[in-house]
Amino acid sequence: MPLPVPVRPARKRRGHYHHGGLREALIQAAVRTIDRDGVDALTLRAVGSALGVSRTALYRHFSDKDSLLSAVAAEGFRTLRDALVRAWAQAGRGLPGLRAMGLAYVRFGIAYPSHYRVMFGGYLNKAAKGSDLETAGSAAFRALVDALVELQAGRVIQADEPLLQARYVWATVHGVTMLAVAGTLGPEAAGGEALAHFALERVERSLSI
Amino acid sequence: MPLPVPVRPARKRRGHYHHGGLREALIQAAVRTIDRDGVDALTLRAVGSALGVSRTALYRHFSDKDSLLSAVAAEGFRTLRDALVRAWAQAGRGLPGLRAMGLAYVRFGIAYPSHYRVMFGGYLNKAAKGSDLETAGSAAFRALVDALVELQAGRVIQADEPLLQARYVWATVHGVTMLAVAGTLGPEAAGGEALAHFALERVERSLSI
DNA sequence: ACCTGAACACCGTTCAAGT
DNA sequence: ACCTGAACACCGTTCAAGT
Repeated sequence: MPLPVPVRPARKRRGHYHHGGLREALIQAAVRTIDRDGVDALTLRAVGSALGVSRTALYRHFSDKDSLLSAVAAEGFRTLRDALVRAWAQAGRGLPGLRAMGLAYVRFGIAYPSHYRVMFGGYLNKAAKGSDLETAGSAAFRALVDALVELQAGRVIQADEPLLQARYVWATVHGVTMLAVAGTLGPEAAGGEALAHFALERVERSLSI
Repeated sequence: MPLPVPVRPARKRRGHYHHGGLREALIQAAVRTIDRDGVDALTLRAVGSALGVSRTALYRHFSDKDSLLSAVAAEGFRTLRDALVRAWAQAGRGLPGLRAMGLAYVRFGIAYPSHYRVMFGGYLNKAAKGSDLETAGSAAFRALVDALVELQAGRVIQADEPLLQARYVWATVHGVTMLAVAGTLGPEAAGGEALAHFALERVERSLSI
């Protein structure tokens, strides 16, 4: 006995010509899979079928799997940058702004641990100058540099070499985030929050005039 | 025409019964492969054939590939701990000892980037309390805690909660190491060294009384 | 006990063929 | 241009069989 067929067939996998925006859709599908199941669970077959598309359709937009992951990383750096500049502005700049920025950074990593890991998984290593990934990563970093330069100009923090100073601050929040993400700080996000506050207080003290 | 057969056949892949120490040999072979070619290049077939052993021999000693990688991570934490305590002692303890410890940490990561990445690749996340990996990781961390407690007792640094203080210092050197390993600091190890010095100076200032 | 060889399910990637 | 389906080489893992 045949099952009753709805008059309007539910959205099914038709011939499906995914015209336009497939590239962006592939990245988003990959991000979703990674954030939910981890990087190891990301297969080109899965990301394709999530969009109702063949597993080789992707090769029209990416040269290989690493290229897709690089795009995922770049996407992450853009999201991170947005979070940083928003935190900086909302906290009214100044030292509170720096503190808010640091906290926003750690929270981003805790919220999207797998995504965060891809961002620092070594793709940046091989990213060419001017590539999408390199540009996005640099832009996120520059948000921090700009804030520090402004604080230096206002005589709020020491006038160290801005690049080195920014790297130091970045390394600290990055380290806090990695320890939180790696589960070294216990099961809950609370450990990450507490450590972030402690560390950011120390960073401020170490930079203060 | 048969090839001439040497009287004493050169050491060849015989039946090869790798009795005793295969477990340790497998870990060492994996470490070598990882440090030379990266984690992605590590296949059970390669690690087996590097020892003249079948690719499934490994399952006598490890439940799966992740289990082997956990052992690799544990091995790394033991090596790291040795480097830390040696640096601390050789620098004559005190603040110079703490500085030497931090530098030894960063240098370890730069020297064995792939190995280092495995150590913080998330296996610690799932490691059971009392497991080899958890024990080795805790021991390395305790080397730092012990040093800080000694400095606190000598009134050299602030009497913060030792665990939180240690996590803060760890996060900083870990962050410096990760940025160096990820290639974010430029091509050479010099960037890592310079940042390490800058950061360790700031950490000292932030903890000083 | 420890190891092997064949087999299985799965993966990234290539490529000729379709619209 | 964009997508498909079959094919290839490779992988982790299982398992019956060998010593």
